[in-house]
Amino acid sequence: MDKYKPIGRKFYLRDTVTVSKDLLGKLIVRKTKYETLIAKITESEAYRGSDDPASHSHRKITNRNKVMFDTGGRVYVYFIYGNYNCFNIVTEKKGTGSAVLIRAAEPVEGIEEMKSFRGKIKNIYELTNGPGKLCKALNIDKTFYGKDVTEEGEIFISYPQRKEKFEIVSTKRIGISKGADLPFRFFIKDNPFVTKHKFNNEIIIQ
DNA sequence: TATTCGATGTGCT
DNA sequence: GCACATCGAATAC
Repeated sequence: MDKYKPIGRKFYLRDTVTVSKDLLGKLIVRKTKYETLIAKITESEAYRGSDDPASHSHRKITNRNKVMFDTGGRVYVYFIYGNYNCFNIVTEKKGTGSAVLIRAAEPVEGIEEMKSFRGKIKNIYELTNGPGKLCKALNIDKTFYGKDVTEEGEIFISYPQRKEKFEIVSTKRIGISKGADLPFRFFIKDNPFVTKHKFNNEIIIQ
């Protein structure tokens, strides 16, 4: 399995919004006990540091958010609404407190195993189109907290085998109350594997 | 220590 | 479209 190699640290040390957009189209490589699951990132959100009221790092360092203040490239997993885990990748240099939430992806390889982790679904689009759904399908939980996606371990991010052209749409972030007007949600235009939320101010930025 | 509420998903109407 | 389950982290409601 040398098809996929982790993207290096420098990619994650850049501006959070830039990394959030650049992660679209990249592959999540998740090596389980049995096989390698591959999913293409289709939707992400940027959460900046102390200047972003919606970010978990907005106030101060806590036991939950501390990895956000570490070096870009590490994994931040948090538990939400009593049921779901959300998968984030820390960005920028140590001490910044920023991360990108991976909100949705397109299943590429290992779809049957993803289905077995996910449970009953109506159609393939529901497999990974949401942060909680994605974590369930890829079997990502709290034990992934602090792992490093620049290392070839149980989870890393790879360039796709073929470069693909697409447009990116930008909207407000989902499910937050503070900092709600910032256009920090990004998804691949016309890709069906995204969360469906309607906005009348969607902006195509590329 | 008690209380509040969330970077969600599901099921029912 | 809307109600609500569910529980741990954050805050002091």
